[in-house]
Amino acid sequence: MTDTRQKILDTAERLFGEFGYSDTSLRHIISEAGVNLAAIHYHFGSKQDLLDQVIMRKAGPINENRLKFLDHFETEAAPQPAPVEKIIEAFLTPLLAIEKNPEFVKLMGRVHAEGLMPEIASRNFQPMIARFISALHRALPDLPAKELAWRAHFALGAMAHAMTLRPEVDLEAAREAPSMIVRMLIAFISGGFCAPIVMDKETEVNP
Amino acid sequence: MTDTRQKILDTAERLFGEFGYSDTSLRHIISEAGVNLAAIHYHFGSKQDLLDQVIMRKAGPINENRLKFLDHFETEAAPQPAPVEKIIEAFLTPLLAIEKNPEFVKLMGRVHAEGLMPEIASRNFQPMIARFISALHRALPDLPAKELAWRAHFALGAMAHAMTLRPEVDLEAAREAPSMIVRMLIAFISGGFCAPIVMDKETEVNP
DNA sequence: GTCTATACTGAGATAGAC
DNA sequence: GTCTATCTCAGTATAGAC
Repeated sequence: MTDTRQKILDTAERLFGEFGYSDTSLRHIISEAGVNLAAIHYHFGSKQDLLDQVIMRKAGPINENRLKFLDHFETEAAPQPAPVEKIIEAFLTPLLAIEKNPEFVKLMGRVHAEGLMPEIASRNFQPMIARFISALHRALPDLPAKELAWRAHFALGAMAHAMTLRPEVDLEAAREAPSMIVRMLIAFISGGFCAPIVMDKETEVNP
Repeated sequence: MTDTRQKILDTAERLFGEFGYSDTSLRHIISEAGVNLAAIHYHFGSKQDLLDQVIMRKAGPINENRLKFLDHFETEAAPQPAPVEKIIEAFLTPLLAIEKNPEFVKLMGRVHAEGLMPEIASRNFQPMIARFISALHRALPDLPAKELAWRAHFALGAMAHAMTLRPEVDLEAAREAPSMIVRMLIAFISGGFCAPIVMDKETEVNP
């Protein structure tokens, strides 16, 4: 029976999102899911592995959508490369379309904020990330590959931080107009990618 | 005697930076500092409060330097407002001048990555942050205050993420040329702040 | 194969003697 | 101020019932 497994995954996703990873005990999860403590370790091995599987269950479809959007924008712009703003939009929209999955965005924000984005997830995301990097490389042919990599790193940080809605920045408005935040984030990150080049061209290494 | 207190602070700073907050037990700290477990709770109250004080001890001078740099750039540009790049540079350089305090940067990166930037620290940073926000407001008079606040939020995320050096982006080069990373980060964040405006002007609220 | 009951180790916190 | 002893709760491991 996979019913127990399912209940654990659903409850864990909800509680991890609500209270964060480290502030959610396994005993809390089992009490709400109505299962036994050892069942978690039987099905998932450890608390960390449970988190991995909670994330992976939802991340697959999101990453597929990201690539679909990217393909769409690239064919739309062909034979020109897709513009930077569209590439960023393709990356952000499938995750941050908050009306569809607010629970999961909250969870991902928490996971990022707690520095838990696990190696397993990181590995599974790698092919998708590589696709976006090469799209950006075509859109910004003069930007050295290394500086592009660093800017992608900065951009991920901005995105992760944006997902953890902080009270300083008008939480109420955020709830009213999530799409506004996404648009502002797209503008900010695109501006960052299009900034003047700092690094010497010579340092470049082709992918 | 404040010797015990001092030894605890020094050891905690080193171990928190090396292993992270949650992976550093109080028992590890006391064994290296040569003090008793209860001494930590006597002097600091809790593990979280210990972290707060470790951060606050070093953050004060850094924030003073930030304001000094900002003043310098503003008088230099007067009567024009200081340019965005200089404002960002004034904010980042005092912390990220890695040659001077690599231990503390590592700690701050860890703290950010673990989502622990405590409310106490956040409160103590508030006046300094407000100074920078108003400087940015003068440099970007057309940008609505709310969008400026969000962009500052995004920028902090990029900075925090940049402090957690990840292996994906050429760790070796990072160690050789930390100032290069700072310059790239300044360019990225400045580009983000100077991006086209998204939000309606009407939503603005004056500080 | 699936699940329950229970025990083990190590964490942060606290009370009270000195 | 400091130390010992102890408490509660966490994640984990295992033995054995169905």
